[in-house]
Amino acid sequence: MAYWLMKSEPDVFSIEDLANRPQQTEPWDGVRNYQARNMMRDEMAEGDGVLFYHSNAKPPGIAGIAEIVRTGYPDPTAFDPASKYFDPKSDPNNPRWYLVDVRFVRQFRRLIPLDELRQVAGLEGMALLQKGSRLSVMPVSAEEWSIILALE
DNA sequence: GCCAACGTTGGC
DNA sequence: GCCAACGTTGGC
Repeated sequence: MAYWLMKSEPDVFSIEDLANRPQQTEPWDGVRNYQARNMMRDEMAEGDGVLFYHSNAKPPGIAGIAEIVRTGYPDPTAFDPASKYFDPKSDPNNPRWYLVDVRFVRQFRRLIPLDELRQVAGLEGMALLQKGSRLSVMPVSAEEWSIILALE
C-alpha cells in the first residue's frame, strides 16, 4: 500500500465537497502535468491512502484523508471542448491525460497547516515542503503518513 | 496582488 | 536541441 498527497483549491473543490459527492467519490480530473499524470496512470493502486491538501487557502494545509478507488484511466475532460480542461492535443486513441477516482475517508478534526508541517521532525524530506515544489500530486512515505496522522 | 519557481511553447 | 518568452502555481 502506497500513500500520496493531492492538492486541491478548496474554493474549487474542498474535502467537504468530496464528502458530499454521490458515493463520496470524485474523478480527479484536470491534472495537466506529466509527473502527476505518470503517478496517476502508472503507480496509484486501489486502496492507496491520500492526504487531501487544501492549496491556495488561508491557511493552506492537510484537511483529511481519501483513498484511491479506481486506478488510472483517460481524463475525459481533455476530450471535451466545453471543458476548461480541454486539450486538443489529447487524442482519444492515444490519451495524453489520465486520472484516478478518489473517495472520501474522513476529515481531520482540524486542518494541519503548512506552517506546522514545516516544523515537524521527520517531514523535512516531504516533496510538499521542498522549495519551489508545485506538483499537485506527490508520493508520501509510510513514515510521513503516520507522523502526519499523529499530528491530528 | 506580488512574485519566485518552474513547466511549456515555438522560433531558430 | 537551445533558449527566450510566456503561462501557471501557490505561498505570502
